[in-house]
Amino acid sequence: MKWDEIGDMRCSVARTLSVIGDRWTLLIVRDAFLGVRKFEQFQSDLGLTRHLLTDRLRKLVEHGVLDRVAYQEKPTRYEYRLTEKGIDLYPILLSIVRWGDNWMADKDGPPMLYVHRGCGHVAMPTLHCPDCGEPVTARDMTPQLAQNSEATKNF
Amino acid sequence: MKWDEIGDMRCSVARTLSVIGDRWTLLIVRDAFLGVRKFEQFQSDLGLTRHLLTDRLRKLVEHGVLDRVAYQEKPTRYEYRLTEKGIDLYPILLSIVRWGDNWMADKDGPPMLYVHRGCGHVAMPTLHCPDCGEPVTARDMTPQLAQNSEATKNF
DNA sequence: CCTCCTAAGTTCTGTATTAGAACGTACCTG
DNA sequence: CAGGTACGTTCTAATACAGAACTTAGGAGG
Repeated sequence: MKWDEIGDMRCSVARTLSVIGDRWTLLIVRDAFLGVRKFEQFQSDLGLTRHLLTDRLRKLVEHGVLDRVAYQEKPTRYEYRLTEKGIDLYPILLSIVRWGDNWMADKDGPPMLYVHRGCGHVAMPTLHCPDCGEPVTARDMTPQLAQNSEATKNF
Repeated sequence: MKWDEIGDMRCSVARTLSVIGDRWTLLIVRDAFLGVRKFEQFQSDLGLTRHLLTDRLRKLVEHGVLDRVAYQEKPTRYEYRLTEKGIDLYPILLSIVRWGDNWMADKDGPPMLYVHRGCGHVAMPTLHCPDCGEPVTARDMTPQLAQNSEATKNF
């Protein structure tokens, strides 16, 4: 199976990965959340090739994760901003940060802390059941086929 | 910058992506959560080349995400099981599912539902602040440099 | 004891993707 | 008009991937 076919699988993991599942895309999105908007900023911060950055930004715009908006005329220059669809990637990014903090940190500990503006605490958000509010792990959840699914290769 | 150097960045996103950030790895992990353990099962389910599967499984074992355990002798055959480190990838996977369900679903809706065994509800877990219990989005969180960080390229 | 079968890889060949560096374009500043 | 800035595009060589065939070590049936 080729990579550009995985988005056709009936699986929300595969479909999401068809948008953000390559080497650089999530790092570009991370930078976008940190306020990076311009081509040169992405390029110098991430150190990926300009060709690849052009391609990845184009695909993110095509998928509706970023908006390409002109911020000046003569010459027309564009910057890239997260859309609502892009902003909704935050839980993925934060889950990735949490795992990296837990399992990949060096002796200096995590590089960034996160403050919940609502209550003022420094805390890393975790998954909770929206109904009962309890925190959940893999062992608390049972996947089950939706009505319209017949195969077992979904997620 | 080459791909195999991104794990050296002082950034939990980059470090996590150095483990799970390629095309196939998260799909392998997804299958592992659904109970797939054997080489042939992964291969026929995902349709990736055997060479690549060999390589990805080896890397996941090296990173401590999967365990390679013999399940029979003569001939010795191995299967792959999630470790605790691997099981802790669940929030990432579920956040990816949630985004895919929200933004990439077709007319039939999401392929899988998730039951919280604690309360019995069908519900997709979301990020909450562990201190106050409130659900959080990107707009509720402020990132801030940890004490030991000096650059602004972390996350 | 020969053939087919299973499971878990390994090898081979051609194609696709990526890295690194140079180049292009449209404008602005001194 | 030389140099600088922002946003790309083009080029070549190296690396990774897809698809298919082959290997190894045994088991089952005839």
